[in-house]
Amino acid sequence: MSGKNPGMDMTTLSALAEPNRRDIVELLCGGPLTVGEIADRLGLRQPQASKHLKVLSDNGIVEVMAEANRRIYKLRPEPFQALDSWLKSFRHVMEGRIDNLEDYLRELQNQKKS
Amino acid sequence: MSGKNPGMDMTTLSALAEPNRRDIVELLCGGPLTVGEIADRLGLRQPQASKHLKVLSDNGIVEVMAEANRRIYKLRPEPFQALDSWLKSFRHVMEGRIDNLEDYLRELQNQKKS
DNA sequence: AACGAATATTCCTGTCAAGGAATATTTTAA
DNA sequence: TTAAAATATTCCTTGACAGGAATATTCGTT
Repeated sequence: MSGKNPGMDMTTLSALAEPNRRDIVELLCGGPLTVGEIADRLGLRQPQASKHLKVLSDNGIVEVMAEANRRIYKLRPEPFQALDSWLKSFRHVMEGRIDNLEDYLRELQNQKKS
Repeated sequence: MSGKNPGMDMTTLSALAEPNRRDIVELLCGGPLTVGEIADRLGLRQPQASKHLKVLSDNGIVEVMAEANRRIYKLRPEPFQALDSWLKSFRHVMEGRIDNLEDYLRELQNQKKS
């Protein structure tokens, strides 16, 4: 159980941790957009938009499609599926599992006596 | 649809973006642990373990319980539920939705003529 | 009260990432 | 071929953050 989620690239979290990138991702949720539109709607300068999109692209979160002058970016499903799969590891925690806290306390007591 | 996920504190992602903190979280998945054990099992120095745990605690990802000399940390379900809920916003993307790319291209064409 | 174990905190330093501004690149149109 | 639009890239500066080392704090034990 060393690599619990082989398909889950953990850098996905880092990429999504940046607020502007999260905004971009949520915006792209509504469908593919060009760099210019993304920058406009989010109040970003074009270079920063490009930079953030590059990070997202490097992480496989978005993909590009060249259309003449423009670059159309859109979301890729895989990272979100992987993230969802990773989250499932915590499902038993989320379900309010009765944790074995008392067992653990007993453990601590035993250690003390050794 | 301004605040898409009111319960979702987005700083959760930042907290989980750090590798050691992710390790801590996955370790705590197996049940509550003291600082010392966390540090031991992950090969961290105690101060760094404490610091990371503080970040996780500030973000509501873990909670502490004082037991004599030790502090027992354990996961809190809420952030994971919120994260899961946020991910659901992307479910249609994750399902490999047929995006309206052609519609968008048509839009771009129309703009060009105006 | 004093000591030791477990944990938290502080200070310092280096690294890295994000924004700003300018510029390079690519493509279309004239 | 030149100009203009759309996008990418570079350089620079600054702020945030993680680790290291030392120290403070808290609690039980004797």
